[in-house]
Amino acid sequence: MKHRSSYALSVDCVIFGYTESKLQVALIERKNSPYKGKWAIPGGFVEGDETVEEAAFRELQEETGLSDLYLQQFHVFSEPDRDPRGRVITVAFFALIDADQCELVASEDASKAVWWSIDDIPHLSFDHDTIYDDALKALRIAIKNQPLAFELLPKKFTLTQLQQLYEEVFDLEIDKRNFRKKVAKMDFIQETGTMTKGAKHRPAMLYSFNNKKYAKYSSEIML
Amino acid sequence: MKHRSSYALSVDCVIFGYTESKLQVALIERKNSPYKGKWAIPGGFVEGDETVEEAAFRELQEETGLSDLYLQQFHVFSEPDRDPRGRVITVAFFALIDADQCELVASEDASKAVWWSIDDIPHLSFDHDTIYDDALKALRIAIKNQPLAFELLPKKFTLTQLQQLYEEVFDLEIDKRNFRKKVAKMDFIQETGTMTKGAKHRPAMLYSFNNKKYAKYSSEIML
DNA sequence: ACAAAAGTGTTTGTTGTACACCCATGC
DNA sequence: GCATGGGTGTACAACAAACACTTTTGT
Repeated sequence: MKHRSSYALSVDCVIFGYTESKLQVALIERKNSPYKGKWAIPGGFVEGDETVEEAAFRELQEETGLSDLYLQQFHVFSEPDRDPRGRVITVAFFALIDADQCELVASEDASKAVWWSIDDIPHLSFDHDTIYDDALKALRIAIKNQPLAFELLPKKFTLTQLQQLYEEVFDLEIDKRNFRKKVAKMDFIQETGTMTKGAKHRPAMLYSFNNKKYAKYSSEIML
Repeated sequence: MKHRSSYALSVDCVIFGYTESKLQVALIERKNSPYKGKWAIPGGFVEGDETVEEAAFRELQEETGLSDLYLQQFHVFSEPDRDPRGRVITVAFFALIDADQCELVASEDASKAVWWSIDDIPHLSFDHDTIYDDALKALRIAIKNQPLAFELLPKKFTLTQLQQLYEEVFDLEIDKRNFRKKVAKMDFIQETGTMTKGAKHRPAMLYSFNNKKYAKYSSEIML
């Protein structure tokens, strides 16, 4: 290949988790300079022959211990001065997980890794404020076009959990009865027959998302 | 900076143009190997300190002569074997222009550059078949969420042109009266007072898109 | 018995869909 | 006068929005 510019490539992952009826984001506290001791989005460099998706999965496994999570790239950030160490182009991803099923682990370059409520995100290192804002916009668009809400919930969930997730992501209030009427028409969201136990109120029916029925349904409406 | 993998970075632009009531894509015939004489999406390498957006604009200006066009990145393709010359990571963009206002120019590495109807795209070089498919999907999602149709039309356009554009992009048929009823409610699409001339049928009112009114309107519905 | 969340229908307004004819122009 | 696309309204169905009370459980 001819003489040609080449670049360091990184991936940054905005990890959205859902727990206690709150949408949260995984942030790390940086162990090393630059921005030592400051908050940042977890990420790392692409290495060797891996794709950007493989690099992002690798980072996510280090961070969360999980291998089964939803990951979607949404933007490339390539401002020449975005990293004080030199020219680094980053591919930003967002990931979705049920935060209750994972413990965050501070990986190599982090002294802490914690869940942070989206109402209350601190100022972040590098251009990560922008990356986070764009991630939330991308999540909102994606969740309208694909059945991604279920990636944030346990496999069995109550309708109230599902409703509160939508309210949280889109920052609005939804009428319970109207919401349930709508869900009832979606036959890819189905009763499991089991119910919640031990709450200090009436037990709730647990539902699950049926991907096969959804695939059939969505291919029908597209044609 | 430590020893670390670095990569050649390119941009590929799926340029959508609209002319004669048809959505088209600009393709080049490659002048050099690999894929010499085959069709491909125009693109080029990112150089020096430019952002990927700047690189894409540079390529588009070489290709179309235009500087005022809409450009949006939509995906990074990073399979290690996607380019037989070596490891090249590419950031894919789609661009929107009124094809009647530009003449395609075959740039450096192309022997031809032509508009090609989207009904009839040939097999493309590299992984460009995939890039093109994803571009069309990204265009459909984007055009539902932003007022991008107007980027493909002349500044003054008839409602029939606007309607046919939607029909073309989404591959469906729309009822003329219902479409016009809907447009009438959008006060950011406004009559210009001038009409088409010289057609061998009744003249049509020309409309224009008012970005200021749209901004006001869209900020209201978001809140 | 009280607190806390689960569950359930009806009415009203808004939006979408289906559908057919006359009009202005060029040739 | 004929071919071509421009322009218009109404009736019905589907969907969205507003709204309050009873049920089941734990303490």
